[in-house]
Amino acid sequence: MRGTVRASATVVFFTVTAGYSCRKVTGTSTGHPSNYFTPRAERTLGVSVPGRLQDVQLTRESIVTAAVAILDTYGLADMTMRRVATSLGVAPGALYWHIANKQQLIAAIAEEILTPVLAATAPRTAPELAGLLRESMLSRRDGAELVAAALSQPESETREVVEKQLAATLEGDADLRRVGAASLLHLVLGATALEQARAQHAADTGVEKPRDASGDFHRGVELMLAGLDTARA
Amino acid sequence: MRGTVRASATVVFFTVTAGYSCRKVTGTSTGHPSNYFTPRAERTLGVSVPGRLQDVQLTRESIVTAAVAILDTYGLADMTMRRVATSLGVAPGALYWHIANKQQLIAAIAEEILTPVLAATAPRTAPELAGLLRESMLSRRDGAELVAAALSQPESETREVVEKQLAATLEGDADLRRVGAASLLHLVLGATALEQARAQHAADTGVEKPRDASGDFHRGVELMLAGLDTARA
DNA sequence: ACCTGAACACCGTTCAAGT
DNA sequence: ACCTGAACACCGTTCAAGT
Repeated sequence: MRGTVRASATVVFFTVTAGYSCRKVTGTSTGHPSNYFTPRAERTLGVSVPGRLQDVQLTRESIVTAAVAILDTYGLADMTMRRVATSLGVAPGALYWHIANKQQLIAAIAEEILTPVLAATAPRTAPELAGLLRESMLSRRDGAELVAAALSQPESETREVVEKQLAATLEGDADLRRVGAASLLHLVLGATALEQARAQHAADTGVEKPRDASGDFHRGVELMLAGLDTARA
Repeated sequence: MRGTVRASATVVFFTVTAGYSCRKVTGTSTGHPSNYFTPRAERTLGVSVPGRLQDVQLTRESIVTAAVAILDTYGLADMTMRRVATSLGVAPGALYWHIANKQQLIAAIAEEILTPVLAATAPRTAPELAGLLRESMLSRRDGAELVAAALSQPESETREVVEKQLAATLEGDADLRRVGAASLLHLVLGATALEQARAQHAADTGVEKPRDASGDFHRGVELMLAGLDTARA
């Protein structure tokens, strides 16, 4: 079979309805009706399935990239280890050679989402940093929920870095900056999570009036900052 | 079979290890080794299984009560529809006669958790109300995560009530009170969720230094309130 | 009206065995 | 070293059929 079979891909369309329930509609493009390849055969033969990486060595990085693609396309509920594996053309168990578990994958994705914030070029004022945090999360489907889940993991390195960045934008003694940074992070996480849930619900149902969340967000941040100012005086 | 069989319960112990993996160790208490009753038979016969409600009509209320019990004992990850059904001695499908889906169950539990806050006797100052919100969530295992998930549902009535209560404790014009209440809620939700995750991780691993989260929490709330004060001036 | 039985379409994770 | 196949122990939800 090796090297002789030539491509005739079976394309699978996913139609996500709501939450967990999702129906699969399988359609065969052309030719031989049932033409199966094992994941490994697909990769080594280079059978072209859209959105599937070929021939590349499975790495932690490629897993994260594939997971982010699924996140954006289908949402967090459908970002399953099995789906990620399928999109990479490997068996589910293969992922576990590169990452310990799903929690770790979520942590890695959160880091990916927050790279603009974690970069050296991140802004140096609190409102700008808070805004960038929010925008990074909003830039991906269910980004706020995912980042909140990741930073809730008590050993989250990313949370520590973000809090340190926030603290660096503040004035006052170390203790006040620490409490201020934590409070700002909590505010940003909570506000953005609720905002994104509302926005996605509005996009799904159609009939909603999406009040300007950006304005309210920045006003909330400014209130916190004003409080910090009075605490310093 | 009805009314003639007499009790000899098969007790099932659940040993939760971590996250999803949980092993069941089944032990027969006495007598006939394999003595099965259908859930309905167990209820009508009154076979005594610890923690299982007997003979009571299945209602939305009894479902919520059972779910809260499982939440406290095993945590949110193990609070499954199937587990709730089993604890009530009914088939999983029976729950769906009384509640539409799991999201609605979570919303109902959040309401239950927040009753002290939603009651008429709820405190009338912002710091007290924020403190009560936090304590209500901390009073149940994974309470903050569950309430955050419930209040993130865009149609959450409970969130509206809570925001209204918070707004009523504030001074200034309606718009400022609205933004202030939302910001306070976001802060409380974010802060308590991270605090509880840390606390439970510390309880699980043992070797952790749990800094005084209560103090930091109230300082964060006070910062927000101070900002609100300056915005009014 | 209320519930069971059984199914449908999935999950995360593990691990002996292959290459 | 890296991956497959197959299993283990589950999920949420639906729905014809029973009482």
